[in-house]
Amino acid sequence: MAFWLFKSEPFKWSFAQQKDCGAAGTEWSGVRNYQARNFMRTMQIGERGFFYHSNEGKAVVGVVEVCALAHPDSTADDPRWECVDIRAVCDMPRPVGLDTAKAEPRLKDMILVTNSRLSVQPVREDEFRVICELGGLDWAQASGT
DNA sequence: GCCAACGTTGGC
DNA sequence: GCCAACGTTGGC
Repeated sequence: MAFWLFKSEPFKWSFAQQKDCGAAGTEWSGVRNYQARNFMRTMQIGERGFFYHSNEGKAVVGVVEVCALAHPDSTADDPRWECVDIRAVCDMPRPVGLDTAKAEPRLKDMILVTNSRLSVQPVREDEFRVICELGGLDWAQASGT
């Protein structure tokens, strides 16, 4: 079971909007970066990820779950662009800001901290646990295990 | 609003 | 296949 992080600028697509889509979820469309696409191709149904607000907010605000495997992105002209579908699982009780993550020694290798440009990224389980701890989110609820 | 980091494109 | 030019992302 792998863990992920999905970035979005909240004024383009926020976690509140994601939650409004309910259990059906939505396409994580619009990714035009090969690295990010390749990560989405490896995602499995039921895998969990963080929802991160970039630019405004700069914080992990919730947990999402992959609910459809990678398929062609309906918003792309070019079929090489694919995406998964995700649905909201729960809020982060206390959003974990980028500044907090940067200040946490256990997160010094986290891609969020080391590469600000990658919009879909893998998160190690230990990093996922630390973020949940900082955000006051129960591990069982976050991981679904 | 600026700019650094990163990716992509296209000329050679 | 190299690299300069350009575009985009996202932190500050």
